[in-house]
Amino acid sequence: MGLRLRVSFRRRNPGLVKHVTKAPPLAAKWRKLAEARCAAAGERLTPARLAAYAELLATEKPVSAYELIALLEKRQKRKIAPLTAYRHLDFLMRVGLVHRLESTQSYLPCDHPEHAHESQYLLCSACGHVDEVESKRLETLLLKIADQHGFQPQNAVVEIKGRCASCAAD
Amino acid sequence: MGLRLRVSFRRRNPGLVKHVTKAPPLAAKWRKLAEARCAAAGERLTPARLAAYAELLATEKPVSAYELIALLEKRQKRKIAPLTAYRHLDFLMRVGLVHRLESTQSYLPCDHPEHAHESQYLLCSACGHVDEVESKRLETLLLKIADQHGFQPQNAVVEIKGRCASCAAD
DNA sequence: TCAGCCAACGTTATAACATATCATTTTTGG
DNA sequence: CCAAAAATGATATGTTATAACGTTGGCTGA
Repeated sequence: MGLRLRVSFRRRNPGLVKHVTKAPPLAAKWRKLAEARCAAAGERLTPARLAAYAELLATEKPVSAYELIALLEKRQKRKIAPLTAYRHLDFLMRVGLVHRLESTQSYLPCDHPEHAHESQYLLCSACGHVDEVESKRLETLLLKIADQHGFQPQNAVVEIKGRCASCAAD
Repeated sequence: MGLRLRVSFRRRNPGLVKHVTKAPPLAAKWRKLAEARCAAAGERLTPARLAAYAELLATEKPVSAYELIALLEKRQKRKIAPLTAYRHLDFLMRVGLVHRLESTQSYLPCDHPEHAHESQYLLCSACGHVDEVESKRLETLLLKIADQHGFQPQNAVVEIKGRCASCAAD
C-alpha cells in the first residue's frame, strides 16, 4: 500500500473528469435523452460516456470501435485504450442509445431512441449511410417464422445492403 | 532465377495435391453438389477447397475461420495459414456452398444449395445449432421495405437469435 | 511439346476487432 | 470519514481478416 495522500474536496462539476476536457458539441436534445435513458436504466452518465456518445452523434456514418478511439484521441489529445472505448460502447448499447451493426462491426446512435425497440437497417454500400427503420409487420413475420420452427426468438439482426435513394439516382 | 529442374509428367489424379493427404469422409451427395456448383460457376474444385468444405460439413455447428484452420491442421498434420483458409471460405461462398453468419463471424455449409437463394437463420444461443430457413414472404417484405425508402437492395442479412426447439423444451 | 499465362497456393507480416487481468480513481451511501 | 461499488486506466493478449509477394500447377495454343 504505502503512503497515500488524499486531497478531499467537493467537486464543482460533479462527474467532470479531468481528462475529458473536450467533446463535440452536443445538442440539448441528445443530452436530455441520454440523461433520461440512464435514469430509466439506473445507469450513470459520466463525461467519458457522454463524450463517446457525442462523437458518434457528430459522425454521419457508423463508426468502428477503433475509429471512435481515434476520434476521442484527436479530440482529447491523449491515448485511449481499446477497452475504454468498448466499455463506453457497451454502456451506450445497454441503455439503448447506440446500436451495433453486425455485418460491418460498427456502431451508430439510435435514430428513434424514444422507446425500446428492434430495428432494421438499410446500409448503403456506396456512400456508407445507414438508415434505421422500424417495421412492425417485419417483426411480426420474424416472430411467426421463428414460431413455425418451434424457435423462441430473443432478438433479430436485419441488415439490408444496397444503394440508398440518392446514390441509386446517380 | 538460376537453375530450374522440371519434372514433367501426366498426373494420375489430376488435381490431387501432395499436401492434402487426408480429409473427412464426404458423402457422394455433397461431392457431386460441389462439382455441379463449380461447373456452373466456372470455378475449379481443388482438393484443398474440397477438404475445407468437407470439414465444414463434418461439423455440426458453424465454425470460425480459425476453427477451420485448426481442423485442417489436425487432419493434415501441417500448418495452414489464415489466408489459405480465408481463400477457401471465399471460394465456397462464391459458388454458394457456404454461408457466413455475420453476427457470429462464422461459416456454415448451405442447407439448400440446390438453387441460388437468400436465407435467414435461426441461431440457438444455448446449443449453438443454426437452422437455415427460406421465407419468400419475408424476402418480399424486405424488398417492400427497401422500396418504401427508395433503397435498392442487393442482399439482406437476417439472423434471429434465441433458443431452438429442443433447448427451449428444457 | 513446351512457352507463356493465370489461377491457386504458400509464406510472412500486419491490420482490424475484441477481451482478460489487475491496479487506481471516483462516486455513493452509511 | 470510511467502505463498498462503479468506472476508469494500463498493459497484455486473443481473435478475425487482409496485404504483399513469390512459387506451383495446370491449361492453352503455336
